[in-house]
Amino acid sequence: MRHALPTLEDVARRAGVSTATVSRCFNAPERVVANTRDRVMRVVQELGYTPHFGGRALASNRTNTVGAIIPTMENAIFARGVQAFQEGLAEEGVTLLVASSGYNPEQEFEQIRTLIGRGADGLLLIGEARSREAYDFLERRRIPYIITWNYRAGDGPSFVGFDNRQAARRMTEKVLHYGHRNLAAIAGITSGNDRAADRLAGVHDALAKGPQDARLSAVHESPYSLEGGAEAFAELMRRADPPTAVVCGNDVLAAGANMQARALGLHVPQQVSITGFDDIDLALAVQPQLTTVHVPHRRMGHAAANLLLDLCSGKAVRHSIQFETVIVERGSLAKAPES
Amino acid sequence: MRHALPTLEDVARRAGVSTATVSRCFNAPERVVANTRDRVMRVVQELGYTPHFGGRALASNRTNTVGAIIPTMENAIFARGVQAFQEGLAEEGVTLLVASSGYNPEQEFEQIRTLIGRGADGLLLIGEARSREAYDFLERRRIPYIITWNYRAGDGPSFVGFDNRQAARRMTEKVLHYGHRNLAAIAGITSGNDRAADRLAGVHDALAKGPQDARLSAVHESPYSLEGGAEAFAELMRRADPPTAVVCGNDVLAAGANMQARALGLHVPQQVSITGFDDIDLALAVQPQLTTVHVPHRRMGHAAANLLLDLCSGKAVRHSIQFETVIVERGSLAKAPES
DNA sequence: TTGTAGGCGTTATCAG
DNA sequence: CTGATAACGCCTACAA
Repeated sequence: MRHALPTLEDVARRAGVSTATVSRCFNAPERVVANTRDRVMRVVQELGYTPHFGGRALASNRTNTVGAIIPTMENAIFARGVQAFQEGLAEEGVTLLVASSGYNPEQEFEQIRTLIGRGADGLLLIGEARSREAYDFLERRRIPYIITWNYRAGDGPSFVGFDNRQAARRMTEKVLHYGHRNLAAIAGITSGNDRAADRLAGVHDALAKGPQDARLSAVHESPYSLEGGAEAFAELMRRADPPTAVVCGNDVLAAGANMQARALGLHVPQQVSITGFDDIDLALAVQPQLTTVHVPHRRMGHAAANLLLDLCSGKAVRHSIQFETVIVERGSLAKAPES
Repeated sequence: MRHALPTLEDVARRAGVSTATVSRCFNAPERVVANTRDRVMRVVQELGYTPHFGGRALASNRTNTVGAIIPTMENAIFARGVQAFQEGLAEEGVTLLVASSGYNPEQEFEQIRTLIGRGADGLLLIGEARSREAYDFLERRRIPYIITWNYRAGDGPSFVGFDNRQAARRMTEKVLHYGHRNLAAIAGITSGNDRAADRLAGVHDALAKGPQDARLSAVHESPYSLEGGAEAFAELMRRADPPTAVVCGNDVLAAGANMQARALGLHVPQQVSITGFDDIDLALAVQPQLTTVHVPHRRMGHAAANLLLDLCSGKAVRHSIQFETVIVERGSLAKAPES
């Protein structure tokens, strides 16, 4: 399939030096006199030579590559954080490989193997919900990895993230504070998704400790899509006792709910309040703009990059970093309508 | 840095077979008797063995990997197409590596080298704007590659895309058809971005052949962001002769413009019309929903996967595939206000 | 059906 | 400062 590419040896021969010297030109240029180096580099240009990654990985046993496995690229939930992560890596000359798991733990495990097989020096993983087997695999190979988009205290893996449960609890408390007593939730699919599960748990937490007459009258789980949010919202409002506030598992669901509200002729927030989570751009683009939980994606991604790199180089031992989230109030949440 | 991983040899020894047999278990399982294979696979599990990518690439000279270099992951413009591309590859057991270029041709070239160096069997590239050098590099190595998100007739590289210029022209014609005579455009940054440039050219095309009194009173180039669209729109409306319709280079810009319109107290489409391009989810989430150019991202991504795979395996020769776009009319474009 | 052995492109050690 | 050479882990004829 692949045609013959120039090799180190081709370059060496043509430049009249040994392969070792050519190799040095790439890996330790200061150890080659300028004269020789120039000659070699000229040949490299002529031939369009690029080092063969496989050979390199084999001989040096490192790749300067880390992998990230995100649930999906289909919406922008992870975009900003991953972008920042990549930028952080790039500062140290490390390449990022991105794979997606489709929210499927088995597929994620498959991707973990693939990435490791490809020589990733470390891994960025989203959330902590994966099989014991997957963790064992990682541990056995001593692959440095970081779990992000979530945080949990204790000495397990390295978390670089935030407390989804607490954030959702606070958001829900805020909703209660606005006087809502009949709430509903549109959660992400909680199975195999700890962030979604934690966020939903946070909603329950708030209600458990909230006013006696407050209740969560319905919970819908839906894939993270506009359409999913819209359908779930329609269902919710069809009920005998429609909620006055709908707490959504993320901004995409909230935007979908908001879209559906308009289609149903319902005014947000006058008739129904809607809240989101993540604070992605979408939250600003819709009308009313979403009251949501702001997550410091960029800082988180950057911190994850630094920690992972330090873990790989042994400059740091396993530890976690927690980020705080903050509720940003915009137009989609308001006082409960008089009943 | 990396601790000793189990090798083929470790597995072989422990299973009491030769390395060749273990290798076969992975690459041609049917050539190993079930009994032996089970024993080997058990050991593989025990040891958590994964084939070393470098060794494999070195020995077999292929990687079952293709790379894609997209301008950015920060917004969802490329998400759906790339996702479909990946799914198409996965059907054939091929892994996708994604890198991003930040809309910077030099960085893109860097990523091309990286991906090729890593043994990518083929490449998916967005648009055709890149240096002669980059093309030479690709050609010299005979790396199959496909250019997508754009289409151009003739026998250059393989295009799997659509005609941005024509689509933008049609959209602009539609705007003119609605009676608008003072248009403005918010384009993406056209430098180093042929799609953005083509779309803008299409707008000019329509005006050149449009009614005598129609004019493009202003053009703003802006990065593809909500904020960029918003700022450009504000600028445009500050002018002495604000346009009655703003043609945007994509949905993100249009959503930003729409957001700003609301902030300025301008009604869309009663006072200003806004059009988008791409038809991503965002176009549905905003109010009014965007009249935009629908691009068949999923079909395009899937077709790109198939063609690239065929190119890699030699089952196809270089050719192009053109997709049609269609204007989807929603609420953001309406008749020009009476003047 | 399974084993043996050579080679893939690079790096690293050790001499010169 | 440069060269020779032995790994690195795997695949694949070829042999048995």
